[in-house]
Amino acid sequence: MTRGAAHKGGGEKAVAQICTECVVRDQSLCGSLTDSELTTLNSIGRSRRLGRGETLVWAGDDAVVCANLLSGVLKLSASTADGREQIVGLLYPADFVGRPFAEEAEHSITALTEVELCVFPRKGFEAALENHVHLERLLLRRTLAALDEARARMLMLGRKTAEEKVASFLLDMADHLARNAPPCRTEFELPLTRSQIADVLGLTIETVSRQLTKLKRDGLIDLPSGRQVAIRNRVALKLRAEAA
Amino acid sequence: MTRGAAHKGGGEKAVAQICTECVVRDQSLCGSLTDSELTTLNSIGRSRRLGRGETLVWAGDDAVVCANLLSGVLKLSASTADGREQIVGLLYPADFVGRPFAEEAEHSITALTEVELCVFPRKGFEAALENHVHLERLLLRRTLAALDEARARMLMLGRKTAEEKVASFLLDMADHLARNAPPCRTEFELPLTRSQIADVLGLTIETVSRQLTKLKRDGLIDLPSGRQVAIRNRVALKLRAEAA
DNA sequence: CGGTGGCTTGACTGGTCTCAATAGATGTGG
DNA sequence: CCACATCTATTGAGACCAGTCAAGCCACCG
Repeated sequence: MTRGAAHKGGGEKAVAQICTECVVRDQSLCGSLTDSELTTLNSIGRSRRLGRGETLVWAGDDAVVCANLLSGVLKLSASTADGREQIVGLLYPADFVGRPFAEEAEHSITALTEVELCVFPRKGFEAALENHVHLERLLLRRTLAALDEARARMLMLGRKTAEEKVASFLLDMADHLARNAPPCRTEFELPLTRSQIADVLGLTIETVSRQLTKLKRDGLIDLPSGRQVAIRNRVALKLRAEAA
Repeated sequence: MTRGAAHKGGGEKAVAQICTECVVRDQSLCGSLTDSELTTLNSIGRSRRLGRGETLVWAGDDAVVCANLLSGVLKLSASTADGREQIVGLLYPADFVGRPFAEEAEHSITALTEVELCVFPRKGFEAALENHVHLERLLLRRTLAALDEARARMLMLGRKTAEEKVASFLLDMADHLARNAPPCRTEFELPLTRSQIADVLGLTIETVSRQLTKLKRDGLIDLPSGRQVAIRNRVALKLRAEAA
């Protein structure tokens, strides 16, 4: 590595030619870039790690960075003035992180697990967008998809019952985690605490807990230990998730 | 008008050079296009009207069109399998309508008032996006903004009480309608029925009605007649809307 | 007129929240 | 190893907010 060597305390290091060994390169924004485009990003990107619970951006702060998520799970959250929190999005490996063209961050971005990121200064990333049509095009596709997802979540928040919310949450989570795990895993470890699940679903921690034990009592899932979940009857679980 | 003349029953007509007299040209996507870009859109755009209650696109249908909204208000809605509905977005004049790059529509698009649109075939619009970087750039900005708004609405749906929901809805509505009306109007006509307001807020029609009469009883608003609303005490109303 | 659709209001139900106690899990230090 | 603190999760009892069901009002219209 020619310009390698970590030079900031916070676990940053030059990405350099590292893209070639990037785990999520094919699925991430970078996936279909030309060499010249990749070089641009390459030169401004830095790898960074966050521990569970660490926050990359606080809502209201200057939005300084964008990033690609390499591994781990991030939450995007908003809060009311009196402290009620709502998780407005979950980000998984290969997802794009951040909000180009906004001076101020609307949401906090926090690590739910150990996380690896490929971070770009926002201004630099915006410049790359301007200069590389292809990159902009890909980001537009992703943003449109994220918008669809956000709206699907609005239907869930506004119209689903607690049981439906918890059931669909489990199915969602299984899908996302299965993507990077051995195929067809129906057993996985939740990256969220009960309280965070509650913040995703617009419920309280107690209601989440009760719905989970109910699903377990009914034999649809198993809860071997705190964070472990095993889906026993996917079809029935889908039925309880209702909705489209 | 050289190629003017309506030629489809459904209220469509050639847009032709009409852009020059477009009411929302400055605020819409078209606002900062070059002449050449405008000409491209111009040649594929057609003006179209919808009556209150008419639906432009049904969820699940092929997504055939995109459009700019010239006047009126549209709702974007999603439904559960058993018919519960959630309005996931409201569109106002100058807003962009539709979902490029998706074969199938995720949401229904329905007119809440009389509506005028400048409609483009989706494929043609996508081609214009590919050929005109500038247009793509503007759409990206708008989509990012729409995503922020969707997420703000998630906080509302998941964490606000009925009173907070109704209060913030009224403030939102006042802002949007004031934009195109005489300055500082605190009195306006709701483009939505109670039942539609309920669908926006994730409530029932009865709860919306009760919250409205409560706000009236407390002197924060007035309800001269069904759809008319007058904000009497904006500050107090903002307090009830809580949240950030 | 009676019918229809939108809106309000009341009485009641019930799902979710609140408050509180208990049980596990994890880690620290003696 | 155990005692202890801390954090997370479960469970129960009761309260309350919002939903459900039902009746009635009003404006509009054939």
